[in-house]
Amino acid sequence: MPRLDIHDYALPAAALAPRLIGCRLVRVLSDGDTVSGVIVEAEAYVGVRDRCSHAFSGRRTPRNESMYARPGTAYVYFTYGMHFCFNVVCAAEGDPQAVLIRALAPDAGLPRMRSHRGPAARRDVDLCSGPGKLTQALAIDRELDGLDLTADPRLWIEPRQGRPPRLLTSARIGVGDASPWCRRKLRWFSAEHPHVSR
DNA sequence: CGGCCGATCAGCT
DNA sequence: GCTGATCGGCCGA
Repeated sequence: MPRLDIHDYALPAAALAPRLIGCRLVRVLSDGDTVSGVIVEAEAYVGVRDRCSHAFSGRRTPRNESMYARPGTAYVYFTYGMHFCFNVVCAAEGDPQAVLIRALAPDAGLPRMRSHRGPAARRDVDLCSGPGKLTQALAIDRELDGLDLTADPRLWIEPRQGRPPRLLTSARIGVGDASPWCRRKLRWFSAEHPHVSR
């Protein structure tokens, strides 16, 4: 199965996010085992004007440096003292846009995901139904920050197979509501799989 | 250098 | 629905 390449990623975040729904995120673990899931929810962080983005107003630090890298770079950050979140960097190098992957429908390596997630994930639907849950299930942490999704053997995204899924949109989750930016509909999710927000 | 807070989650009410 | 866990990053003094 091919993987998405740099041309696929060289789109504005608000164009890429809906296209990623239905694609498959594949992770090869350090012992060679594979875990994967189909992307069912994603959010766009659309650049330096986006008040909700880590790169708002051109902010650039060691933490978010990957946002300024080539399209197809992974941006993984640590938050709330205990969780990692995985983003796909897009648009153009130097233009810090990214898509946050928020949920997956698990499709391979479910027992392994369960062992990573622990007893909290009782049902399969709970394994990857949130940005912090899916990084835990797929063992994605800061060590993978900055990797090249178009070439790295540990992590990549495969194109959608079959018809485009029916999509719904909403405001982004967890960004507060202080500015109009926070209310923009920059979250997309599969209508068949609306299982992330509580 | 101190203090605040976060692109979250789980467990309890 | 509410809240505690838990800690790195960031900003202001």
